[in-house]
Amino acid sequence: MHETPVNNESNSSKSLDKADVLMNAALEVFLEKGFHQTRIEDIIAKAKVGKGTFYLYYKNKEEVVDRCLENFRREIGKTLTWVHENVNEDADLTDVFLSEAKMLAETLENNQIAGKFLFREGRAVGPSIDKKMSDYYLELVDMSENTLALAMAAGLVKKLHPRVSSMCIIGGVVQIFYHWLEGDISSDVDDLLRETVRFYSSSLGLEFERGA
Amino acid sequence: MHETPVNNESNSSKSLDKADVLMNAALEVFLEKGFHQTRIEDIIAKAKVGKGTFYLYYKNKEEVVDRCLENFRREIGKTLTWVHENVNEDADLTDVFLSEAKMLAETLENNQIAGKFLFREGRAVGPSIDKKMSDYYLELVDMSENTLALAMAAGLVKKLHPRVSSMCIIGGVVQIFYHWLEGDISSDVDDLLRETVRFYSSSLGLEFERGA
Amino acid sequence: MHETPVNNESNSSKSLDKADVLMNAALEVFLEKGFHQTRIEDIIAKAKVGKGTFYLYYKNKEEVVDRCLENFRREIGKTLTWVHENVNEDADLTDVFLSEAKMLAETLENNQIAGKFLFREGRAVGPSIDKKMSDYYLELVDMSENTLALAMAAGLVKKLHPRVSSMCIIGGVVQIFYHWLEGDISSDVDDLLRETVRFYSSSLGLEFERGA
Amino acid sequence: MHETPVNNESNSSKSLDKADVLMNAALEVFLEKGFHQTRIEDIIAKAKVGKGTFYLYYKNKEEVVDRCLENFRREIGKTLTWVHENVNEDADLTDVFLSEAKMLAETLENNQIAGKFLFREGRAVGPSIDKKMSDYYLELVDMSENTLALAMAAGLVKKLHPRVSSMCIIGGVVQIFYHWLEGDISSDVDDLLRETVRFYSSSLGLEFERGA
DNA sequence: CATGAATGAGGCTTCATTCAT
DNA sequence: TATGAATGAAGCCTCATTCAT
Repeated sequence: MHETPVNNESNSSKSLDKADVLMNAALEVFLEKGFHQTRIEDIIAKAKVGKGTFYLYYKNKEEVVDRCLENFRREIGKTLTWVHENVNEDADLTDVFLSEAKMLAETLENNQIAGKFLFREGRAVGPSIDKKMSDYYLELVDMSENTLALAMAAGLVKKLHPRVSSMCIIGGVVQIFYHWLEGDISSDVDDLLRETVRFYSSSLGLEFERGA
Repeated sequence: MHETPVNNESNSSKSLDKADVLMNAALEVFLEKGFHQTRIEDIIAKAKVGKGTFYLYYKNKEEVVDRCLENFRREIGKTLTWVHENVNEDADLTDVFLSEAKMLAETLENNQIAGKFLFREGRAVGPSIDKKMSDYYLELVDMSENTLALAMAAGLVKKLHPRVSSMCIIGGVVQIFYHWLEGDISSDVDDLLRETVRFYSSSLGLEFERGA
Repeated sequence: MHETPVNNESNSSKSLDKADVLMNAALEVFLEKGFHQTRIEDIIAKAKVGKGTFYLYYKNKEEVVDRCLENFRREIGKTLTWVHENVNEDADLTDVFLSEAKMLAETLENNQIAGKFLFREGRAVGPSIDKKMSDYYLELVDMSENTLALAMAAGLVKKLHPRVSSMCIIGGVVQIFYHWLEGDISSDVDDLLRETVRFYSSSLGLEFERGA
Repeated sequence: MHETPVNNESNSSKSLDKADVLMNAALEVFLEKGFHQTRIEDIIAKAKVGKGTFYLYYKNKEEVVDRCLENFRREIGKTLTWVHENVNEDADLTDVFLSEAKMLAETLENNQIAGKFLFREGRAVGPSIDKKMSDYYLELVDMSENTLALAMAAGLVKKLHPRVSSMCIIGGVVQIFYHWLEGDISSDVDDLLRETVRFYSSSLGLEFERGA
C-alpha cells in the first residue's frame, strides 16, 4: 500500500547490541514463565551469556522491562506519527481509521513478544513500570480525546462525550489487539480490523457501509 | 431503584470466617505493594494472626487470589443473574443497559479491593490464575455475544459482527470500570455510566436520545 | 513344649492403657515412615486421639521410644530368665541353645514392631536412646561372656576368647533375628534356628550332630 | 606386609574437591550430633563456606550420605578385590581370612568416620539410603555364601548351611568391626582379629591352632 | 481428661549480586 | 569485556507445643 516507516536505528547491518540480545532473551522467558517467575539465570541461559554479563548491561530485571517499554512506545509512536503525516486531508474518516488500524497491527506483529508481555504483566512488574504504563495509557486516551473533540466540533462525527468515547475506544481496541496477539481470535486479521472499525464508525455515526 | 440482590451467605452479620479475614488483609497488602512484593509476613501482620495461622487456611499466596477470584465471579454472577431475572421484557434496551451498568458499578464498589487487584495484577499472579482470568473474560464475551446475536436477529439492534462487537464492548466497559475504580476518572459515576451507555447505544443504533 | 512365661502386667482384662494405644500407634508409623520423618500429627491420627492428648502421656517422640525400649528389654529379660530357670541342669548344651533360640524367636514375634523399629532406627533416635541401646547390647555381651567363660572353664566348650566369641555370637544372632523379622530370610523359622544353633555349636566344639 | 591397594583417583595430592570438603565436614557433624540433629548450617560452619555453597554441590543432606555410601562401598570393594586377586591359591584358609580381616580393618580405619556413621545411622537417614544399605548388606552375604558353598563342596570346610553361616559370619564380623571403631573394644586390634578369625575357623572346622 | 485452633521458633532453600580471574 | 563460583539475605513453610474451652 504505502512505504512503511523505516527502522533506521540498529544501524550496523550485522548484529544486535548485546543489550538487545539480553532483552529479547528476557522477554521470551517472561512470556513463557511470567516476569516474577523468571530468574536472571533463565535469561542468561536463553541468551547464552555468562551470569555476570547480565549485570554489565542491566541493573535488574525491571530495567529490561523499562527498556522494552520505551522501545514499544517509540515503535507505536513512529507508526502513529507516520499515519498522521501521511493521512490524506480529505480522506474518508473510516478509511483513515482502517489504515491506522492496519499500521498498528503491523507494528504490533513486529513487536509481538513485547506487546503480549506488556499487556499481560506490565502492570504487575513493579510500581515504577506500573506508573509508566498508566501514564502511557492515559496519554493515548488524551490524544484520542483531542482528536475526537475536534472532529465533533467540526461536525465530522456524532456528538458524544469525548473522553468517555475515547476510553471506550482505546479500551476496546487494546483488548481486540491483545486477544488477537494471544491467538484468542480466529478470524482473519483483515476481517477483524474491518469489523472493529465498522463498530466504532457506527458508534461515531459514520456511514461505514458506503465504502464497503 | 430496586431491591438489590441479597447476600444470604455469610449468615450472622458478626464474625467473618478467619479465612476471610486473611483474604481481606492479603488483598489490602496486595493493592499496596503488589502481589509479588507481598510477603506472607505482611499479610499476617495486617490480619493480626500468627505466621502458622496463615497456612492453616491457605497453602500459599496464590490460593488467596484463587478464592478472591471465585468470590468476585460469584458476586458479578449474582448481579448479572439478578438483572436478567428482573429485566422488564418490553423495556427499552438502553434502559436495560443503564440499569445493568448501575448494578455492576454498585457490585464493583462493594468489591473494590478485589476488583482493583484482579484488574491490575490478576494476569501476573501465576499461570493457573492467568488461565482462570482468561477463561472468565472469554466467558463474559461469549455471554455478550449470544445476547447481541439474538438482538441482531430480532432486529432490535444494528447488524454488526457479534463477536467483535462484544469484545469491543466488554473491553471498553472493563477499562471504564477499572479506571473508575482506580480514581482516574473525575466525572460523577452517573454521568460516566450514562455517557458510556450512550456511546454503545450509538454503536448499536439505538436512539438513546429519546429517553434522555 | 513348656508353659510359656505369662504376661501378668496389663491386668485389667479389657483394654490397653491410652499410653499404650499411643505407643503402638507411634511404633506403627515409625516403621512406615521412619522415626524422624514421623510427626506427632501422624501418631495422633493413627491413634485417633486429639493433638493435645499425646502430650498428656508423653513429653515427646523420644519418650515413646524410651518406653518401648524398656518394654522390649523387660520382655526379652523375662524370656531369658524363664529359660535360665527352667533349663535342665544336665541337658545337652545344644538343646539349651535351641530352646533359648525358640523362646526368643517367640518373644520377638510377639514384639515384632518394636523389634524391627529398635533394630533399624534405635541408634539414630537420639543420644540418650543410643546410649541405652549400646549399654543394653554390651550387657547382653557381658551375660554371654560370663556364661561362656564358665562353660570354657568347665571344659564344656572349646577354649576360645570369651568376649570375642560372645560378640561374634550376639552380633550374628541379632542379625539373623533382624533379617528374619524383616522377612529377608525365606527359610522356615525352625530350620533357621536349627542351622544357626548348629553353626555356633560347631564354633564352640559341641557335637550338634549327635542329637540330630 | 604387602603393597596396599592404591587410590589413584583423587589425583593431585593437594586439593580435595569442594564436594569432598563438604562431605567430610558433614560426616564429622553427623557423628557428633547425629544426622537428623544436624542442620545445614552446622555443616557449612565446619566446612567454612557460605550457606549457598552447600546447595551448589548437594541437593540436601541425604545426598551427602548417598555419596558417602558410594565411596564406602568403593573402598571396601577395592579392598576385597585386591584380597581376592592377591590371595595365594594354596594358602591356608585361616591365613586368608586373617589377611582379609587385616586389610578390611585398615580400610575401615582409613574411613573411620564414614564407617561409624553408616553403621550407626545409615538405616535411619531415609528410605532410599535404607534400601541401599540393605541391598549392600545382602550383597555381602551373597558373596560370602557363594564362597562358602564352594569351599564346602570342595571339602575345604565343614558342611553347614551356607546362607545361615554367611549371615552369622557377616553379622558377627560387622559387629566386631563396628564396636572396634566405636572404641568399645579394648584389646589390641591384632589380638581382636586373630581371635575373631579363630572363632570362625572353629565354626568352619579349620584347625586354626596349627598356624598359631 | 480431651481437644484442636493458634502460635512462632527454627531450618530449608532460592537467587540476586559480587568479584577474582 | 566476560565469566561463573561463592555468598548470605530474605522469605517460605513446617511442626512441636500451648492453652482456652
